[in-house]
Amino acid sequence: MTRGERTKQRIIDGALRLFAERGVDGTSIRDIATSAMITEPAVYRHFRSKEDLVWEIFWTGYRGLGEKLRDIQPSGADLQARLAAMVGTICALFDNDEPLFRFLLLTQHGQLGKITEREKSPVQVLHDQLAAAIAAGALPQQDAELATSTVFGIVLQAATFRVYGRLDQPLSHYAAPLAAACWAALNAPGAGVKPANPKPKGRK
Amino acid sequence: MTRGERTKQRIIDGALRLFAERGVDGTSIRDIATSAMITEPAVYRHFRSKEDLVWEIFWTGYRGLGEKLRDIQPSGADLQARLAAMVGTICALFDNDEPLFRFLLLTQHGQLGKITEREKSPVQVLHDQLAAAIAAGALPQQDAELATSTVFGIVLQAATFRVYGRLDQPLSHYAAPLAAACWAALNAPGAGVKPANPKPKGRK
Amino acid sequence: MTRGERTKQRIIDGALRLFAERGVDGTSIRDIATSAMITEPAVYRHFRSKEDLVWEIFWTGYRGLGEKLRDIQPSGADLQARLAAMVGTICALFDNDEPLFRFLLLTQHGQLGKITEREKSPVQVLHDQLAAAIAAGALPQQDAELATSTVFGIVLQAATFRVYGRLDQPLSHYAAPLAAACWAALNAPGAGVKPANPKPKGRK
Amino acid sequence: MTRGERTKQRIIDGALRLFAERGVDGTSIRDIATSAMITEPAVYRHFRSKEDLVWEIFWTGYRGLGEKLRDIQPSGADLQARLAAMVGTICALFDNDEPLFRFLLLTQHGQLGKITEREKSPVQVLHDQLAAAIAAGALPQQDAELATSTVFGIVLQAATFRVYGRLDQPLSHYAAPLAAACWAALNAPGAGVKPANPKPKGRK
DNA sequence: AATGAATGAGCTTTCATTCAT
DNA sequence: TATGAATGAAAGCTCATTCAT
Repeated sequence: MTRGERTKQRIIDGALRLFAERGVDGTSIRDIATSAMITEPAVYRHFRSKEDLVWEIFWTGYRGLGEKLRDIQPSGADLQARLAAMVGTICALFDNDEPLFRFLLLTQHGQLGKITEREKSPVQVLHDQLAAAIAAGALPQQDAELATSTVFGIVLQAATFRVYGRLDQPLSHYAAPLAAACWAALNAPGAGVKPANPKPKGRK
Repeated sequence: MTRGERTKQRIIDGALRLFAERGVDGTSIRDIATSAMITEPAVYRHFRSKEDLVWEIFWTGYRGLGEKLRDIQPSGADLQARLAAMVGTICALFDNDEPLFRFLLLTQHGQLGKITEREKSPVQVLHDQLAAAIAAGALPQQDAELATSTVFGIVLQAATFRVYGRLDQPLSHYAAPLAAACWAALNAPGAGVKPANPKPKGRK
Repeated sequence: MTRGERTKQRIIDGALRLFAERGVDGTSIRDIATSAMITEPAVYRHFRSKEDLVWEIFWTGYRGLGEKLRDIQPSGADLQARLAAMVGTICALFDNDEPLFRFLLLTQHGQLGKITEREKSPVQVLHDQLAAAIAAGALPQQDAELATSTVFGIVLQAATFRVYGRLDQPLSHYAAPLAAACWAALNAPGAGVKPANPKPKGRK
Repeated sequence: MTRGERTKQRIIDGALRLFAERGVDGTSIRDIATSAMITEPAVYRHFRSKEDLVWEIFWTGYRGLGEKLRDIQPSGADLQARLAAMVGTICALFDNDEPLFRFLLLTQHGQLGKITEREKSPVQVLHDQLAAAIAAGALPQQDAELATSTVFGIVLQAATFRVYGRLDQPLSHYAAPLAAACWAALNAPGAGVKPANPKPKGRK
């Protein structure tokens, strides 16, 4: 690892911590530079602009999580087990790198709208697996988007509760009941949506 | 409604719209003043500071939602029905006032940490009802905080998907399946958490 | 004159003086603010941006000079006399407001390219008069642009020499010989250009 | 030509082009380095500072033009012919190297004030010849400085018009009429200035 | 001879806020 | 009640320049 690479890593680590604490807008380049023990202009040696910095950190981590999820039990295995593994992976990310987790998954910043390689996002990875399971009859007929939303919601909200102190254990501690809740929700009777428009949602 | 009150309402409406579009930090007092068709100092006639303005808008809406949830079937009625009504209420808020919803429930700003009258928050209202149901045996033994998190997560993530275009119907369209998913998750076998520390979570 | 107008005038005066001394790029908003005895942001109450400030000062003065030149002997009078009056007017501007003169006519900044109402520029005003005189036979056949250039060059270069100390009298002191030189140059035998391309220059 | 010399030449060429486009202040060392396909610090291998670079480029070119003018018909020959040759030389410089010409003669930067070997400057070369001619009676009595100014003004303003698109031929195309205008202006009746102060200009 | 990394100073501009009117 | 004018602080970013390699 060269000196430059080490500096860049310090910038990223510091930025993530600050983003978690104060949000992206509340964090100045000066703050980031100080946290990396360099001066402001030195940040610009490694990132073209603040926007670039935010995007690069976001996309690297977001895509990385997507890949991690995709690599879980490359299909074949039992769906419920795979789902539990995914929930466990997400919980572990929270416990191992809370700033990164908060930045990627909890904070609303404009990054989601910038994604072009949609298929690499964790959301899409989960969606594709659920859609396949629904099509294969491994899950009841339902809107795959809504199913994806439910799984993510259950896990992410637990993380949020953890951040705000409503849950006090490491998130992994709750992984099993969270996975159970997800599985139950996906298999709930009445989970199907009545399509409201001619182009039915569930079979698009 | 006096002139001053009308002006104040214009400020609030404009602020909410801008907060939803650009976030709180991304919205300047000048933006808000312009959207209310007044000058900057005039905003300070109605709010002591930007922080005050944000807090007042937040707390009014947040507490309001809490009250609305509390007023649903003042207990007694069947829990599943009450839960469905709550989900419906939240979905309706999204459909009727998306900017307010996004500001109250989706955007991470520092307001949650400022709440002192915790019992008026929607989260707490739901939590208390679920805790009571668990104590009464109407729901399986489980961590009430986790149960609360799950219900909120399921609904809020659907709203988020709606905002980002992954769901394309009004949120109310999904109210029934969302409620079904919540109910199933709350009754999932294996939803209980093994307490990790001597002071068990559920009875704190 | 309101307070705001007085402040704006102080900004303009200070800016012109500084532009003459250090050039536009060499003058910071801070310099301008200091010279007007206000703070930097106050400058932005009166001008949208530095670019705007430069353009507004430039165009006001440039167009003003154009109008002054146009108003000289609204035609009819003897051309030589009119030309002498114009030269005198330009010399007087230099003597009365050297910073403005230098900014408008000597410094190369990108403003000339921004002009849209070309007919109001001093150059165009002079050009139109000379073109008319050439067409009317009051001057020998020649390229009107070149004739305009010659007159301006003779006067502006004298101003430049004055600025650099090669001439030591007020410019008006040289007005008569400058006007004589202009007149002689316009009537020089051999002033006509042989057109180089099919579309002859002189009769366009 | 060594590698170092080639690099230096690339720096100079690139710098001149950029100075013509954006001015000296608007051109950064980084711009120059990029245009010469090297890094910023490499520029400092060849020039001590930006100021040095600007001055060296300026003075080399400026003195070079002065020498070229001096070498024209080392006196003796007919003045009108010599003047025409000078005008032709200046026009040719414009056509052959517009960036250099603009930098040396049209752009106002602070270099003129730094000249110490005044006698090598083109202006002084022309001045000395005209002063001699006036003293010898080859031209009517007049202020030699003003005469110099007039000749330069006629040529430089034509170049300026060319730059701004008011003239559309190569400058050499206009060399003959420009020389004719200069000659006429120098011989204009009434070109003499009445000295305003006890120490008359012409004999200082 | 040239580079990657860094710096101190300074840039234009925006912010939340205040005050006299 | 609202405005025009102003401010102190700080933002993102670029500059000329240096230094270890």
